[in-house]
Amino acid sequence: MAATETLTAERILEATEEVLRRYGPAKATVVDVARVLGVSHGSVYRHFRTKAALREAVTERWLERTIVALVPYVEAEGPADERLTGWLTALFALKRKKAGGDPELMATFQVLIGENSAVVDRHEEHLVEQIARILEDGHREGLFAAPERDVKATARAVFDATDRFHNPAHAADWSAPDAEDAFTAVVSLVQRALKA
Amino acid sequence: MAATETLTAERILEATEEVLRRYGPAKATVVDVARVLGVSHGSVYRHFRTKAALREAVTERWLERTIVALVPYVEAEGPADERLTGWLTALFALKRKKAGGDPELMATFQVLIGENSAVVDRHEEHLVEQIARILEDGHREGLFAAPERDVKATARAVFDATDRFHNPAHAADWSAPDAEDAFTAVVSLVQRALKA
DNA sequence: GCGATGACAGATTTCAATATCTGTCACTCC
DNA sequence: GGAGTGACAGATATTGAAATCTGTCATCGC
Repeated sequence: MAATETLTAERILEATEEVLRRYGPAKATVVDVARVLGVSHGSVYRHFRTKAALREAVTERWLERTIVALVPYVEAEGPADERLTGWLTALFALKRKKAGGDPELMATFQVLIGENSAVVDRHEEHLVEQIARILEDGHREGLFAAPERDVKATARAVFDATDRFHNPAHAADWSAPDAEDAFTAVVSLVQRALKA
Repeated sequence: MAATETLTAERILEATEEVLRRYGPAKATVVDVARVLGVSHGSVYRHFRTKAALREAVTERWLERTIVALVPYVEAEGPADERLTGWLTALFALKRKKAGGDPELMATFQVLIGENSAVVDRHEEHLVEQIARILEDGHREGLFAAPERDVKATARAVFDATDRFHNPAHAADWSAPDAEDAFTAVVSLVQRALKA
């Protein structure tokens, strides 16, 4: 179907996502992807060297979306402490919505994440950079104390301290009734630590 | 072997641990446990209603050991802030040693933990209580600021913020070269947040 | 010429038959 | 009398043969 369109990496990635969504990470095959696209599986291998590379690219695309969704919170108006809380809240809300809205898709995603730790490491770096930018502004505004070491290390500490509220490994805990309170408590702990 | 000794819950738990250690969580059976003890599997069911109950008891015992090992750090001499750092460091070191020393055993343990979230919840409660005790002392000593809500909530926030360094789900990260630095950074973040 | 194909070898997965395990209970034997 | 047994039914796991998948590449056809 739609065999008239040229076969691009982009179209293959979309089809792969659909197949992963439909069959899950264990049963999604390259043959399935090719079938969705109406081509032979050999054609898929023209764009991606291996099945692993294809899955990695999907993972990357997926994570990239989170980064993009958070940009507005990095560039928001207002004092840096509020922006930090806004950013952390947005990240938690985003992850929680995904996990709660489609638990199966989340499970699929978690498998992909487990397979591609290098991609995840780079993703975490990006998130830490977003925190660091807010922290720098806060320091400039006189809201946050000078970091003990460098801003990046502090940003990483903030990221690690809130890990329980964005790491998919903890997705199961996010539906607990006191998850919101626990999140608020950790954020206010972090805010007190940063305060000038 | 040693069939002369009476069959106690304690002996069954020890045998179960041995079987779990040797065969892993997937292949450890009640029949194996009975074989180690030199009894019929029916006898095991006299002490534990189900295989699940048996595994739960093993998990509980295992977690209890961590609590006991940490008591000296709760009751240590010295200022509360140092005691808190000591306690957190001890917990991280304990977990890291177990994870690094025998990864397979750790994987087994993680499966048990996944099966028995109620037991884990109670365990976390105990750990949070240990933190709360140190926090109370720190408040009395004038080292820690008055908690925004109750001490328990703050203790839980400290526990959550350091999650990445004691939750077995993150065991894989603990061997990274910068794990130690990341831990220190989060602990110093927490300390700044608590400071009076 | 170049993107697409499909047959192929070796690796992995599926499926159904077989074996083992879980949990029960009437029984044994001290 | 009560701890311990082992045969049993239903559930779960193992196994090996057959099917499918991955990745390659000589070939096709536009």
